[in-house]
Amino acid sequence: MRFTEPIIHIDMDAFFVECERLAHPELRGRPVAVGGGGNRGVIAAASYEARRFGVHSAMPTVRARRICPQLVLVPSDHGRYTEISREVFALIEQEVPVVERLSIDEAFLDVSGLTLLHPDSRTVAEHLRSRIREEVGLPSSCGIASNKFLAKLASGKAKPDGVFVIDTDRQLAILHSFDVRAMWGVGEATYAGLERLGVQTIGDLASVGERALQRNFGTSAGASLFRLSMGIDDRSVEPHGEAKSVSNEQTYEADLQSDEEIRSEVMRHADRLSSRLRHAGVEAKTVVLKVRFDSFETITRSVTLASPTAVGQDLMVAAVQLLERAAISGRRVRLIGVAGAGLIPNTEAVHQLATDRPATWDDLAEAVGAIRDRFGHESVGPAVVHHKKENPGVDIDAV
DNA sequence: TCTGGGGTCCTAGGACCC
DNA sequence: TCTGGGGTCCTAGGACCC
Repeated sequence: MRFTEPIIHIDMDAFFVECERLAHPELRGRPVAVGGGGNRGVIAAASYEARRFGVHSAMPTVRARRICPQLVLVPSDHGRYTEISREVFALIEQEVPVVERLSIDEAFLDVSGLTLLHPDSRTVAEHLRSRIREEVGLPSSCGIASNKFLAKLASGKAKPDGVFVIDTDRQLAILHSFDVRAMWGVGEATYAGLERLGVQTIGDLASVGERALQRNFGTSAGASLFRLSMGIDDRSVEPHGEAKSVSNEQTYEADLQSDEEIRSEVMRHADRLSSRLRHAGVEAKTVVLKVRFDSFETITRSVTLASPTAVGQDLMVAAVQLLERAAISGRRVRLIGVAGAGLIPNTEAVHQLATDRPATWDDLAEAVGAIRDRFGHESVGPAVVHHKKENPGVDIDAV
């Protein structure tokens, strides 16, 4: 037996807002938004009460306040949301073996292995939703379909606090009725192009045809748009690997102008990057400097180092050299960012595993424990991934 | 309405090597 | 002296997502 719709997309409703309501129940029922204040802040999440006024994420806070004067604005507490997210995912992973995290508050689930435990995917989704509500205290929604693309589309329809199933035998008709802007991957630029072709619904998109889409959006993107418009998506649900980059950036309340100030901000960001890299147990091979000017023009300059590092001094030297290379003297700067990319596991942590070469599960558990003690929990993942490549024989996931 | 901060993925040109 | 094609890495920018 096999579920006809084995993919679930689960998405927390107004996640940041609901996290705040856990700690502050008096916020329930009111128009609430989490986001940055000041004159350059934007909304990160809006409650459904606030959305009724037109408030939505990415909207400048100044504007949100204007269209909704009674809006309660709460500053973002990302650390807290990350903790709650861990609780939610721990619960999901107790129930479902194949989970692909998409972000702090959503995931794809492949429930095709659960046919002996549940009659259908809807039952799995309802079970998860009620556990999350009862044990964590948060509302969530689920979209269910035959593939990832359709499941994600369905969860948008399910919100808030609901389930929406796209039945496989009617999926093309349902899909073709959706607005093309609901498609994952269709943003502002693509939509502008589609509008020129007279495309409003996904049905319109399909009728444009593959050739014309490829002419307008490139061979690869065009082909992909067409396949999705036909409901075809064969991507599997893949549990994620390690992060590929870490970045720190900041938009300033007022533009920076002096070379001195800009340089010192670049160094501060490089230093913060260093601490985040070390905490994650990784080193960066590439350092990226990002500068946004008052015109909103954004440039990046990057350099690949001779050897990867997480040392603050090294990162600062590299970032300041990039700043000099960018030659931005005299321009007004609204944002500065420093990122590390090409991440590899901390060599010390890896060295420990590689030299220990644990042959049994007990040895391995001991080595992992030692790394956790020395480098913190986050170091274990990268080190284990590396070790896996070196020692394919050991079933490390069982530890 | 002037547009955050954290990410991922794609493209395209050039360097370099075989 | 001129010239091929493929593969990989690096850099810069851009689209997109939450």
